[in-house]
Amino acid sequence: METITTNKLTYIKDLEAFVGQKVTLKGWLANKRSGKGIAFLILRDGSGFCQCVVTESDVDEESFENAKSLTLESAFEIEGNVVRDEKQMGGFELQATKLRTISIAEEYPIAKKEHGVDFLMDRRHLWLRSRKQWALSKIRNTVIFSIHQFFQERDFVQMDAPIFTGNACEGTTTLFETDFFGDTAYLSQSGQLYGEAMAMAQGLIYTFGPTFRAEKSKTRRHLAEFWMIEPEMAFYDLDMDMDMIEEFIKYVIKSVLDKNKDELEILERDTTSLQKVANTFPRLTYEKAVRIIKGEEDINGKNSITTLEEDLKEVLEKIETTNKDISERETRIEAGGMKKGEVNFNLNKIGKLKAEVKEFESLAENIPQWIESAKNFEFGGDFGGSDETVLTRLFDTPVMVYKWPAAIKAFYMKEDEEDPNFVKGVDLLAPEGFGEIVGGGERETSKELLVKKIKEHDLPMEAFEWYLDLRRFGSVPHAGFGLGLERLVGWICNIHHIRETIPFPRVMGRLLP
RNA sequence: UCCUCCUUAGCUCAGUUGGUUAGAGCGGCUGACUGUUAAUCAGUAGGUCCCUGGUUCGAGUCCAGGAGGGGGAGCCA
Repeated sequence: METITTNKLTYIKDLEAFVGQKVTLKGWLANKRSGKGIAFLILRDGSGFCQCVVTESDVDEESFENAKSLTLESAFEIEGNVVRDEKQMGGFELQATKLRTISIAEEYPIAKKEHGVDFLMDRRHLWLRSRKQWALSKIRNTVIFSIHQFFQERDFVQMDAPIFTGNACEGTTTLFETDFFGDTAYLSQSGQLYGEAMAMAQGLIYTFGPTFRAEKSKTRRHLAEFWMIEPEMAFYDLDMDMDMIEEFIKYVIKSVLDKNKDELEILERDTTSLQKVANTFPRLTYEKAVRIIKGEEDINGKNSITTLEEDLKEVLEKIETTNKDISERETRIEAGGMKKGEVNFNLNKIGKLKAEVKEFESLAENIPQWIESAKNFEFGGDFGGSDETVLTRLFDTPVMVYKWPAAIKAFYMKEDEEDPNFVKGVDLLAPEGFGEIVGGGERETSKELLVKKIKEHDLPMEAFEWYLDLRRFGSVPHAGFGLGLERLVGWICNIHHIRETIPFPRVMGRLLP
């Protein structure tokens, strides 16, 4: 097959520099519309999307035949002139002069239509090509890059914790078991303890690696395999740790706002809430947070319980108006006299509205339960998903909750000087119902206290001898935290299902693709 | 492990108190159309109603059991 000879490949993202010039693009057909003597091809090349116009009178016969025969996701190369067109996403269009087919795709399973999640997850390897998934991947990349940038600018050393570990280190969660030359090894649930060892060598370190949890969780915020970033800082206390968390989150969000305007637009992300991250994050003690959740204390003039009750009323109203809208459209279709296109439009709209009603209805069912659970929250317990929502609903920035009951936190958290029932841990809760994205705190420095807590938690002492060495040899105050990459990306992109934030999610029942 | 919802065409779904030959839109294919933005318009093909058993003159619809999936609880990033 004849190809277009070219010395240099141009990418869609760079088209601005080529306005008025002839370029060659290579990519895949994302969508096609055609009329007599004209075809509109939406080309995607990985760097972006671009409409290419192939007009019969402007190209050779073979090129036009090629354009007509392209199926969805066929690969081709196209030569043409770059023109500015404000109507296009990205602002440019290619007016083709030549088109050569690279490969013709079989019938593509992902249609220009809504699909169910299971169908899409079975075809995740193809779904990644779709516009939203493409935008998500670009933003995930920005997040990863700016995380490295943030720590590298501050002279942190990236060091890696092992993935195979010999003990179920924190003893709290279910881990994946695997055979390690005859010994039982577990897949790491956290690089935390190793991070501390590395911080005692380098001062400031961070790990960036995969983490595994074997809990049989089937919720939209859990993965069995996810990526975690865990900085650890020698000579840092809890306050310095919280300062670092806040500065870090602000930095990453700003990078995305600066670099990914188009991608956020594709995702229809309202960025005003992201911009509010520039404000100071409230820092609440666990005790105060509990009072707020239970509605015993107002915050910013808002009460948790009455706010939820208002939310419920609003949701019920939305259900009513949406249902009314649906029946009005149905009546108009039944009345007849409507053009077919208009009927289709209304049928599709009705489908969407019905899905919305279902969402609202499950909310309407959940909110009363949230209210009950918030009212009856028992001091000393951990926050459930709904409690986090109830609390963060009252703020428009992420919220830090610190000074947690010792009983519900890991053994290595530093005991509070004022009250040994509490530890100097901190959680960062993202707004808009995204929940906990960071967990961290100051670490216990006293060897004696650690020994006591390891016993209390019923953990095997011999597995922690090396860890206790860190207290035997030059113990210093230190702190750190763990950030869940996928949860952060989910919040930034306003994607409520975490499985879309990682290329190939591993959740219960999903090993392929 | 528990609670809850779902399974009908390639996809998204409708299918009334159980009743003849199971429907729509999208996608596919054929054709029309010179600027489309999920293009539009006409035509056309496409079904193991998740599986097993039961009730019934008759089951996509009712009952029992099973399988698969969604959402949530617990646990957490």
